[in-house]
Amino acid sequence: MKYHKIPDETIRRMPMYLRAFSMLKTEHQDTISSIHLAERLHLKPPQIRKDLSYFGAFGTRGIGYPVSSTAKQIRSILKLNITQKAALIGAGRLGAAIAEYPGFSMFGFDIAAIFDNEPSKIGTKVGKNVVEDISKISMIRDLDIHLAILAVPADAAQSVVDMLVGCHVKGILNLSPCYLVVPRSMKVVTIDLAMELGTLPYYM
Amino acid sequence: MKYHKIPDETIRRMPMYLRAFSMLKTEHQDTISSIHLAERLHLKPPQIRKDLSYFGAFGTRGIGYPVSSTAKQIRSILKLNITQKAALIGAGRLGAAIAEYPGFSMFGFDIAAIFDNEPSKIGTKVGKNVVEDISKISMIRDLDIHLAILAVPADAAQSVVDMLVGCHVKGILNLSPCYLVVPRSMKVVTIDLAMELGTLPYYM
DNA sequence: TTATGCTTGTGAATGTGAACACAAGCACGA
DNA sequence: TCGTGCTTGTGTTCACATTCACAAGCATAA
Ligand SMILES: NC(=O)c1ccc[n+]([C@@H]2O[C@H](COP(=O)([O-])OP(=O)(O)OC[C@H]3O[C@@H](n4cnc5c(N)ncnc54)[C@H](O)[C@@H]3O)[C@@H](O)[C@H]2O)c1
Ligand SMILES: NC(=O)c1ccc[n+]([C@@H]2O[C@H](COP(=O)([O-])OP(=O)(O)OC[C@H]3O[C@@H](n4cnc5c(N)ncnc54)[C@H](O)[C@@H]3O)[C@@H](O)[C@H]2O)c1
Repeated sequence: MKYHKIPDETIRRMPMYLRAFSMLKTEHQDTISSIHLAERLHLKPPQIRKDLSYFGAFGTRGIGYPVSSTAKQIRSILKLNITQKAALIGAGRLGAAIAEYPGFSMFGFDIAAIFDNEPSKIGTKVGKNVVEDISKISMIRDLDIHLAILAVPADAAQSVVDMLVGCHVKGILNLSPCYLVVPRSMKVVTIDLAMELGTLPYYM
Repeated sequence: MKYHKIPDETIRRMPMYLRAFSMLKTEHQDTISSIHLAERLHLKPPQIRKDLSYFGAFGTRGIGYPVSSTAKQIRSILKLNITQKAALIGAGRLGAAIAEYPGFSMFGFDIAAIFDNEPSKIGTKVGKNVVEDISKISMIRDLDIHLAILAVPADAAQSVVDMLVGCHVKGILNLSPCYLVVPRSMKVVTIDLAMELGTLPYYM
């Protein structure tokens, strides 16, 4: 096959497939067809088949996809087969919720360090980590962390990002309602909850 | 003009424009061109012009868009010109962060009720609200609330949604990693933070 | 060994959204 | 009053994503 470029939208759906296959595994189902998977995920079957086919032929014709080995393949495509360490910047309300959320580990994420600039927070324990002073941010480089979750106020976000660039961070999940300037080598995903909520009244 | 259908992607960007225009207003700028707005938002100018033009001709040629009146127009398009009441279901870690977050009010949202099923939480104050027992969920209908923010565990989400349908809720912001079955009249936006984070390692 | 039924993998077609390029047109100054 | 410069609004083109439709092909059973 000669797939030149894998659509971004396909990448966005891959973690969704990974979660679905993981759940199927705990349900002791050892095979799933694109039809049944599509029902679970509210997608169309050809979408799933095409998405997976960008990375190889994982299924068996007449049967479907083998749950266990396909899960392993997706995990390895997404580089989630190895534990991915992430740093959390901002131990506020949202930051604390994230630090204490067990759901990241099912994707193989490990929140390995937390930073804040509020003296009263530094040294306290949030989740399993002790909050470090933001001035120690170069720990991120020393600990070989390449992902960051940004939960600081919007007006502090860009200055933190500039520091993260120096720490060799490659990917940022940004929860502040703002647009970050980063080098091309860095990938940013911004989620603005208020903005998402803002679309809903339009439809009613 | 004969615009038959307004793209969903345009609707998704409208709250972004609203926030930008609101900020410009506090900066006492009374006019902005699509070029400068595009720089701020990391979009291309024609995108902004086309998006806004779906709803009318708000700008002045040679000058740009009048900040104050365009903000008002967008607010009214999104139905954010009137206070939108929302109910929060699930006063856990994420729910509490949301309840205490002041950023929703700039869009005109008001979290008017909070529900949980954990006895120890019922009656306590979270943000400005007292947590109500989930069995009182019909309050939502009585208070004329049409929006809900769902921050309960994934396995409880569908059962809560079924109740919300009976309360005449029209829109849901779902933070659980699951796919909700709702009547066609209801709009759901699901945000799965772990899934978004899950895409990042792929790009590095 | 061969027929049967089902599901995959994939080129081609369709649909949707982004970007371009330029005519239209307002403001401002001469 | 008229020309100049700048930016909007939009028909059209282009790029990307989804869906279709079917040949390819494995498993199972006769
Ligand atoms: N809480 C929500 O529901 C919610 C919803 C949508 C968006 N957000 C966004 O998420 C971000 C965090 O929200 P929150 O509610 O947790 O706010 P918060 O104020 O509770 O927490 C922010 C934390 O960041 C720390 N901080 C500030 N500047 C810093 C810096 N330069 N370096 C390191 N740490 C710094 C603060 O000390 C604080 O602990 C904000 O940008 C907010 O707009 C939050
Ligand atoms: N915390 C995070 O960072 C995070 C990240 C991604 C997704 N999520 C998702 O958000 C949701 C909430 O997460 P959380 O961290 O706040 O969990 P949490 O356990 O802290 O809070 C959940 C709350 O919901 C309440 N609840 C449970 N069943 C209920 C029911 N039937 N009716 C009413 N209330 C009920 C619980 O009593 C609890 O207070 C979960 O689905 C989680 O997967 C959370």
